[in-house]
Amino acid sequence: MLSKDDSGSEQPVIRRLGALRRLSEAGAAAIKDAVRERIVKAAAGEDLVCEGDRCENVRVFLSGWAYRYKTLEDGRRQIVSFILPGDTCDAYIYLLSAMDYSIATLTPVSYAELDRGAFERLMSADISVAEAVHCETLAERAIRCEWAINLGRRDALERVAHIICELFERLRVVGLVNGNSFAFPVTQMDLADAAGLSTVHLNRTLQELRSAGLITLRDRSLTILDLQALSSTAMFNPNYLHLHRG
Amino acid sequence: MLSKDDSGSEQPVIRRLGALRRLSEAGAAAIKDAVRERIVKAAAGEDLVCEGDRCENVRVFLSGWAYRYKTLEDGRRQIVSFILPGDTCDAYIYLLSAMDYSIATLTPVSYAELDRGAFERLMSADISVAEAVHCETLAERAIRCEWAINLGRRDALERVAHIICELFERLRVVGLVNGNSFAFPVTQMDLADAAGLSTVHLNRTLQELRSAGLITLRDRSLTILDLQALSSTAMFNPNYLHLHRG
DNA sequence: CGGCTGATTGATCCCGGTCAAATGAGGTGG
DNA sequence: CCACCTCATTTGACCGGGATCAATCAGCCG
Repeated sequence: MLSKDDSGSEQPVIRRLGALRRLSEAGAAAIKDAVRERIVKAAAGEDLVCEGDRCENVRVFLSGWAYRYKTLEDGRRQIVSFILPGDTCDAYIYLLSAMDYSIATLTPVSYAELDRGAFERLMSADISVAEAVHCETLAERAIRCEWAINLGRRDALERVAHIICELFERLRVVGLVNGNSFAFPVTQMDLADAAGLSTVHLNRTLQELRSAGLITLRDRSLTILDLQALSSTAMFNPNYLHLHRG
Repeated sequence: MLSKDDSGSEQPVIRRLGALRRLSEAGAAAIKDAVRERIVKAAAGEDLVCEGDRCENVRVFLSGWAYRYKTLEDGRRQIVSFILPGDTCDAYIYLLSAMDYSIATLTPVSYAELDRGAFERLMSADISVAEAVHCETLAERAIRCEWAINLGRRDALERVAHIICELFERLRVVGLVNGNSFAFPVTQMDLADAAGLSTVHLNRTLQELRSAGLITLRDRSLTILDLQALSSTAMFNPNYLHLHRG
C-alpha cells in the first residue's frame, strides 16, 4: 500500500544504516519492505510517546524531526537527543515494560511502525541488516555519551556549536543538507533545553555565533558559514557518529 | 579453568541480567559457562581501553568498579557512566571500528572477555539470554539519558544525590550493599568529573549532604542515612533502571 | 623524614540564571 | 483592513551558583 507520496520515502533509512555498515542488496530490499508496511503520520508539536507508556513498537523515522526528552517534577526539561529521518527509535524496545522518556515532534513526521513480529522478522532476514541495526544502537549510545561531556564540560558557546556540528553531519548522511545550509525547525526554547541553558542565554549564545561569522539562522534555516571554525570552537570530532563503515 | 577464587564469580551477572528479564535455567547455565572461559584481571587506576582503540571483545564485569569517560583536547574530563559488577560492556561492540570512549578502573577488577564468536554463541544459545542482554543495552542507554538531564538540569546538590541513589540501587541488585551502606571507591575528583562539577564545589556539596543528615562518607564507605530524603532531594525515580522484569 | 595524593577551606570572580519588558511575526475574527 | 492574541525572539538589569586560584591539612608510602 504505497501512495505516490511515499515512494522513495525509505531512502533515508537505507542511507543511514548503509553509512553504518554495508548493506547487502537483499538486506536493503528487506528494509524497504518492512518499512512500507505500516506508515504513521503525525503533526508538529505532538507527543508520540510519553514516559511511562507501554512499549510496543519499534519506530523507523522516514521524514521530519522529533526529539526525546525527560522532565523533572518541577517542569525543568532536558532534550536528550534529536531524531532525524532514517533513525530507528529503539530496537527491541518492546522488551521493556515502560518507556523511560518521551518523544515529541518538531515538524510533521512520518514513521514506520514495526511490532515485535515485524521487527524480529526484519532482523533475521539478513545479517547485514541486523548488524547495521546493532551499529545504530551503538552509535546512538555514543551520541548520548558525547552529549554528557557536552552538558557536563563544555561552556555555552562550545555546547551550541557542538550540537549544530552534530546535526549537520547527521543530516548530511541522509541527504538533507544543501551545501552548508539545512532546515532547522528548532525553536530557541527547544535548543536551550537541548543545551541545558536558559532561553535568554541561548539567545545570546546564538548571537555570539552569528557575530563571530560562524552561522546564519533565519526563518528556520541554518547556514554554517565557516565549518572549520565552528568545528574547532566546538571541539567537534565526528568519530563518535561512526558514519564510516566499521 | 576455574580457580578457587573464581567460584561463584559469575553471580553478579546472573543477578543483573535476571533482574532485567527472567532467565531460563539453560540460559543461566550458558551465561556461567561463557563467563568462565577467559577471565582477565586488572589493577586499580588502569585504562582498560582508550578512545580510538580497535573494538574486539565484549566485556562482562565480574568484580570491581570501573568507569567510562571522555576527555576534551584541553584535558577537561567527563565520566559518562560507572561500570559495576554484573555489567556487560557493550554488546556487539566488535561491529564498530574504533572505541568512542575510554574505560578506566577504580579498583582491581576482573571481567570475562568474549570475542565475537563467544558472544554470538552466547546470544544464540538461549532466547532469554539474548533478551536480557538487549534489555541491558536499553537500560544502559536509559541511564545515559538520565545522566543528560542530571547534567543539564539538576543543580549540584540534586546531581550528586542522584548519582548516589543510582549507584545504591544498582549495587543492591547485585548484592553489594550492606543495609544502607556500600563500598564507594570513588575519589572526589572522580565524582566531580561524573557530576560535571569542580572538585572544590563537589567537596562543598558533599558537606552539604552530610550536614543535612543524608549521608555519611568516610574511608571509601558510603552510608545513606535517610534514603527517603536523599531520593526526594535528587528527584530520583528508579523506573529508568528497568530493574523489575518487563 | 620528605614526597605524593586526596580532602578541605578561604577569597574572589564570572558565566549563565532569573526577572521583566519590549519587539516582531503570524493568525484570526470582526 | 484592522484590532487583538499568541508565540518566539530580543534586550536590559541584577543576582547567585559554581569556577578558579591558592593554601593548608591529613594519610600513606618508601
